[in-house]
Amino acid sequence: MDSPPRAYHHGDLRTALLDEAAAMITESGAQSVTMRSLGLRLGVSRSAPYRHFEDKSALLVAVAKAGFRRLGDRVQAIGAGAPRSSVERLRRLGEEYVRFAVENPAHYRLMYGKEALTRQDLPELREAANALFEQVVDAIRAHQRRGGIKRQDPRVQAYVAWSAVHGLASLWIDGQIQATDDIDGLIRHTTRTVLEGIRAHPRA
Amino acid sequence: MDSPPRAYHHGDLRTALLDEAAAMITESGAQSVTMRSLGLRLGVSRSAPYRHFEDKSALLVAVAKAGFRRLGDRVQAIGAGAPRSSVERLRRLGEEYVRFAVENPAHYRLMYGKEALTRQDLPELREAANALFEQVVDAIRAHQRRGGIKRQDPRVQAYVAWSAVHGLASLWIDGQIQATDDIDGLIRHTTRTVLEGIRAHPRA
DNA sequence: AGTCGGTGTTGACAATGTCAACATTATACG
DNA sequence: CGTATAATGTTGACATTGTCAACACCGACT
Repeated sequence: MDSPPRAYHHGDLRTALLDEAAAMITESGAQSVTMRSLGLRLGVSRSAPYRHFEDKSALLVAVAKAGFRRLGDRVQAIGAGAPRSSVERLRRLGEEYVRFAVENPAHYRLMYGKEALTRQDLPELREAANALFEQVVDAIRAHQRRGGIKRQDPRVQAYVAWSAVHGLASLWIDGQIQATDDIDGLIRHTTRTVLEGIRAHPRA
Repeated sequence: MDSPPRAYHHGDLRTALLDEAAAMITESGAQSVTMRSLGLRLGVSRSAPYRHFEDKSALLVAVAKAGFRRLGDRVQAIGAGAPRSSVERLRRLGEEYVRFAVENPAHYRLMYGKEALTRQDLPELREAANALFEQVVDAIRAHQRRGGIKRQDPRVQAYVAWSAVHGLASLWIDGQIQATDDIDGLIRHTTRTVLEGIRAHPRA
């Protein structure tokens, strides 16, 4: 009876739609999500989703936002975990980030690739991504306080780190990295290299 | 009479299609490219493109490949230029790479994002991307020979470098990097950081 | 009981990718 | 030079899809 519209005819179509869409994305990519097939799989008709989402893009944006929330939680759990060293926490953050992408390729693609999104809800999505980014910035700041790296603009350092992990994730998802390679090793190597680069970098 | 089908009725519809599609992509994104509008803008009918490309995806793949060729040429020009130091060449390579993406966002997105591509021509695309990657590997090898960095697997180091520039380019294109930021400075900073990281990294 | 808004359904429409049948034109070949 | 043949382009048609409008149903509140 408040923000999340509860069950009426169906039970809770809104969340069912989000779940089913996410499942379909995982199974066969964002392209496979169609209003009609969604309805079919949920036992409702094709235009039922329009009672809960303005249009298809809005639905997908909601799914993507849920993805950001999941990833954000995973990242946050690292900070909240056992008080390891700040370097270790940064490493874990990067590794966890890429691992999420590798485990949920289609979902990750939707989050950043904006594959089927054509609305101006996009600011909303960018905001969700931004919240995630701020967690990276915070981790960098903490590391700075511990004296692990140069005290330059943490935001800039965070951009570099984010670029590296996001790039690695994207390349892997798109199959650009030879399948024979050891992705876990590459993930570790990448995060370490960036951390070394940030530590040693002499100029702002 | 050989691989590139010459002008018949139209003049050279095949290349005209590629050019026009690229223009439309630049103007308003890959989504705006439609068989019908393509025909309209070129004064032919909607299904004329089918005489030159198997389907829409094949056409877009061809456009993307042309993009890889352009970017590859730009990168190669750096290697062929004045014999600067190997570090400087690597820096330039990274900077040029991101600059291309920033200047041709929609085209770059098509090349890697596979936005509207649904075929198995994708191996062909991956190959084009791979050729580009090999140029990075070569530049890293050259730098290794000059003693600039540790002599570990150049391929792994190249992946790290590629991830960083590709990630930065993607984030920028997707508007994830605050517009107030100085992108050129960020590009330079990123490439330098990665180079430092590769140099200093102690473990394989 | 009756009203009303929330929810779901069906019918319809436009846009699009694509194929088949047909038309036209360039090129090869006698 | 004239015709056959393949390359190129056109039109008609169809299925899929997103979306809207008109209608139907159902639960809550008076």
